[in-house]
Amino acid sequence: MVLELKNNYGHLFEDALINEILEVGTFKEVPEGFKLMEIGSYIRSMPLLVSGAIKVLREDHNGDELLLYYLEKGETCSMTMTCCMGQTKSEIRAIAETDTKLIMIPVQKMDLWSSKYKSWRNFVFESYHNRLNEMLNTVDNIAFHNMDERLLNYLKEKARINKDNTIHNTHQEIAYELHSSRVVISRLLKKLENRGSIELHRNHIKIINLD
DNA sequence: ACATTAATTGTGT
DNA sequence: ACACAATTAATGT
Repeated sequence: MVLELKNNYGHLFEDALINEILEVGTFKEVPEGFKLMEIGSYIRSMPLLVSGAIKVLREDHNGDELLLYYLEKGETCSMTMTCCMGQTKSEIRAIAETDTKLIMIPVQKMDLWSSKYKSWRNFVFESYHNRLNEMLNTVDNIAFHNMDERLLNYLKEKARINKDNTIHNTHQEIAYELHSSRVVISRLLKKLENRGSIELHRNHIKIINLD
């Protein structure tokens, strides 16, 4: 855990803070698909991503999902922070996109560290900033782009996050995350295949060239 | 190796 | 959006 922490956060945090994290943080490893946070639940600790990726989803009143953004290594969930400070419930759901390693920090430390360590304040601030930008991107996507462009972006992003040019998902799953229907996704994927951008197989999609 | 079944994907209305 | 056909993967014998 020491190495993991230093490699990913060493340049961000001063040594004293690193040591404190090591004292109170617990190391956690979760498999792909693990639900880290559920809508409506309270959160008692905040995660620092060490490796892997986490997807953050919103859900509407019908239980339909929408992918908001991905969290990568070196990042944290800003929802957790808002939520912990205000003692409110989570507005989002977080699921491990790949096998993921994290360090969990008890929330009580957050206040303390914010005043004690400049690097922590910066980190929290930066993190908000990044999440907000990611969100703006997805909002743009939804508001101004058609489904085919959204799908394209989704595939690109997914390939990047997973460092894998093969997407291991069914059309149905993709449809859920983009808040669309399976049939629509299938048809759009088919178009992309005909254009030579991808190869369709059962349970996975191979990316040839998305540009 | 083959047959059966279940799940995913394709297509027309 | 729905219904159904076709295809593929998984499983048991």
